[in-house]
Amino acid sequence: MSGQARVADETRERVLEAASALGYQVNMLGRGMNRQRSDLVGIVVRGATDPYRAALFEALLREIDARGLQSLVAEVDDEAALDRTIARFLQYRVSGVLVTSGAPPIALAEQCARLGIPVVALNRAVSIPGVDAVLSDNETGGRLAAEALLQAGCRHLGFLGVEGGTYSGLARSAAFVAALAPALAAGRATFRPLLAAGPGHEAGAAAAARAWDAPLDGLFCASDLLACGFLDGARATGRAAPRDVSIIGFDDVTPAGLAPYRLTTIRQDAAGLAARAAALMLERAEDPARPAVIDVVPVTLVRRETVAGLNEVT
Amino acid sequence: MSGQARVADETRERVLEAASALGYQVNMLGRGMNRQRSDLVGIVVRGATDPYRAALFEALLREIDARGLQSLVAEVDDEAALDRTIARFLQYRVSGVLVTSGAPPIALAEQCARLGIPVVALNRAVSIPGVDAVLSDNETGGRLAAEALLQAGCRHLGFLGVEGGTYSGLARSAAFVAALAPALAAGRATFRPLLAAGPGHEAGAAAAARAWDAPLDGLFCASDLLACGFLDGARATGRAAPRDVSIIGFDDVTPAGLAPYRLTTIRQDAAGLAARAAALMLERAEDPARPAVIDVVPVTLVRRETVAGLNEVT
DNA sequence: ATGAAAGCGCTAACAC
DNA sequence: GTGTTAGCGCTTTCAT
Repeated sequence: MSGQARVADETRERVLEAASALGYQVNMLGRGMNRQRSDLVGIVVRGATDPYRAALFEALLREIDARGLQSLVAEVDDEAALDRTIARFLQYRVSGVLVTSGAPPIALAEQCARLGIPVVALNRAVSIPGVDAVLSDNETGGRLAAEALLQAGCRHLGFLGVEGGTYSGLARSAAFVAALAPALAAGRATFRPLLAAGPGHEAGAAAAARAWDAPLDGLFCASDLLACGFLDGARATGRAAPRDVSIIGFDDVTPAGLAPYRLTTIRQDAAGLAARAAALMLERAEDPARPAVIDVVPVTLVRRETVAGLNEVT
Repeated sequence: MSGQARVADETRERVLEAASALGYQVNMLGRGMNRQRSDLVGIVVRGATDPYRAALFEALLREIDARGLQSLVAEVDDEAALDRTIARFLQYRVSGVLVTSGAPPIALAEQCARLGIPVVALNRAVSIPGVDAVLSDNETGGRLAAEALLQAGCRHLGFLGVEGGTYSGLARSAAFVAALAPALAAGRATFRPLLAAGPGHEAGAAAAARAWDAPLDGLFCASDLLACGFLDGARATGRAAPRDVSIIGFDDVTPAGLAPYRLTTIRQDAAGLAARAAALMLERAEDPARPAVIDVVPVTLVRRETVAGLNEVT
């Protein structure tokens, strides 16, 4: 059944025929047992309901499937659950683990590395030797947002992030401010950070309610969810985009493109991330001793109506 | 390791301690091999990006995990892929298969049944002996929608479904019309079906563009996605809900509750569906010969602004 | 080109 | 209460 046996073609054909006639299915448990590894890949997801996460998750499933592997998945709420989950994956002798949530606890990651099991983190900074990572180009994303807002004539810029801060949010914010630096230094612009209490629409809307105590005409948001929430919150105060404030989100999730929002945003390439993650996983499986790799996947600016004057191609 | 061995407590403790000190992890492949079954449950999903599907999917993951089982998942595009997928699941000797997409091909389902592997279909009509199903109460959903629209004073009703029709859509439509029957017979109302070219927002919006050639003041949609699309499409023609037309959706997905839509809808209980599905699966595992069960999970009317005059509790 | 045998890690059954 | 053994289904290796 392994496809590697040295038998006459005719014999092979006869046995395969018989097998299919009998409805025989290889027992992957037995194969895995014998080969000391399974074709199983563990995927750790968190908040799979969030539209961007769902898209990334789906891309991972497709990618795994396309490579003839089988996904083992676990949704995880907190770090403790992550521990249990990875341990469980280990019990199934997965040939790799893809983590889309939280930084993998160092101990577990090291254990995986020691066992020769590749771990790849998605959209997370990790500095664990032997753990690869693939992330969207937050730097370019932040810069594109800054350039677009400046080009649209905004002078009072803000960044809406989540209280406490996520890795991605911080990276985007830092890149945004860095790209703004010359304008700030020249006194051609101001910048202030805004904080939402959570990552969701509600929190974005709440932030919009109290955003007007100082001038604000250009806002870059850590995610589309926050941006759409802010937009709705702003509308509740009678404001509109881009009339009163230009807004740029991040992710390019489906709802952001729909009629009520038409949000200008930075698109993440979920399929690209997934493909790179799978590739890194397999490469490390071949060469476990290789130094850790951090792969950056390009992002693109999607021009829509929440920023004025962007329709000409730059 | 099985937890069933008859040993002195002290001995057990010592070996467990040693095991954890060594970082030992049971090999579930070996256990599965020996026990002739694994703790693996196969989940078949389709279109996991759709917000309702994503919610159901997440509920299933949680449910499986809560019961100490491990999810094996595959996203599936077409019926052929379903075939391959279920075959693959069989190879891993899953102890059950949960299908959220398409009717499981009879042949495969029968093969599972013969192998004693429970198959549960979610939100699908199945009439395969030995295959259980759990679905939302589309009948009550349709009736609640009809009652709400009539109570709101609508006289020219419509149902927006998807061309070709899905099982759920047809069931909802039929129940809606059935509940309308008395009013129709008495000449107090009219009804007409509307067809969207696809299941998504775009298709709903397109349907709204050509909905006004005949009177329409109350619309029940097969899904929230369609309803929101229709709403946006209607707005593009200068119409609004509930001013010009009352609208009720189905699913209660997150975006439907947000400011731009505030859609009155029928809420499906994803967690309830997942819990029942898991329960049915385990029950059948115990008694494979049991006749097929179809479990119906209650739905509730969520009153929001797209239907007027509903805020008093009925 | 084929057959035979060993062994992957585990657990249930049986002997002590 | 504990030690031993057989065997789950598979693949790889060695012998024919």
